[in-house]
Amino acid sequence: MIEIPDKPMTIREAAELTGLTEDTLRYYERIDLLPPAERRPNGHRFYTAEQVQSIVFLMKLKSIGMTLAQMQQFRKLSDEGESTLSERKAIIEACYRQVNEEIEHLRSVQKVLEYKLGRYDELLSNPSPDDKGCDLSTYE
Amino acid sequence: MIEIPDKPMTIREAAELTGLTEDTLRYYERIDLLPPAERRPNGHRFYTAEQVQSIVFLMKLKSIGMTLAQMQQFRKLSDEGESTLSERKAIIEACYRQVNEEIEHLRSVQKVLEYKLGRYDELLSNPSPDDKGCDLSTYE
DNA sequence: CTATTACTTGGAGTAAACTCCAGGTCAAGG
DNA sequence: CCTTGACCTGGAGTTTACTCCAAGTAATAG
Repeated sequence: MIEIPDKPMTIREAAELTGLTEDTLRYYERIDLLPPAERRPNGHRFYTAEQVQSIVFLMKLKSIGMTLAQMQQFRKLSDEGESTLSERKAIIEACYRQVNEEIEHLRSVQKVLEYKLGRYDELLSNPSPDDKGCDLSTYE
Repeated sequence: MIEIPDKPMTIREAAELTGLTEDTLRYYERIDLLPPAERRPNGHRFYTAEQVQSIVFLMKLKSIGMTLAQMQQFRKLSDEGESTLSERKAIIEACYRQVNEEIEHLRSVQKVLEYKLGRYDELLSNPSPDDKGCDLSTYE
């Protein structure tokens, strides 16, 4: 877990905490994925701890395969407040199920990889003049 | 598991079996991800069961996050034969570990989603005039 | 003989998500 | 007063992975 200081942060600090670049933060604001950041008198953006946390959460959604457009949609629903609660809940539930499916998929591919590693070991311990059917064969 | 007929197939059949489009199969050949397909006397491509299986396997690698460039590299090593066996094994081992990490990551995000779903239920059963801090707050 | 269908090619266009840059502003340090 | 550094804007360019298209060929059906 990353410590998020409880004070207004510069875009540089927000970038470091979220793992994004400053350019990406500005880009996200431009495409309306993030709400317009507040500004200091000199025009520079600043970000509160809450805003940084909300970006961190959105990046978690991104990391499980949500597109920027979907995140945008979700964020807009949050902006609309309470009335969209059940809609947002449905979205997160769908995410949850999709992640389950993805985990199952990854495990199934891992089995194929295990089989392949076994084949490699066979071929390495008992070299054959022709290893066709090893690399590119499937498992099931 | 998909049945792959044991006979030369048209590009249309290969596309159906691999879940790719004909355009994508030709594209993969163009960028040298796939070796040049054999041709019938009229110039049409045909694919053997082995070739289709090898494409299916490459698509499994793709589905766990491998890029076309990485798959290309891997395929070229297979073409070089036995001498690259341990190199290919190392690649598949690295894939395996990365998939493990990805599964762990997905599970960690699932925990965040579970927490969020709990928050939604709280707010739905006990409505508050202000749901700030729900949608966009993080978990950890 | 013509139409249809299944392919072929090379090249251009698209979508998503950045990424980079030129030129400008502003506050602080020497 | 000048420079430096951090930020600003709008716009253009990049990468990845397709996706589509126009024009052409080849075998088959009517």
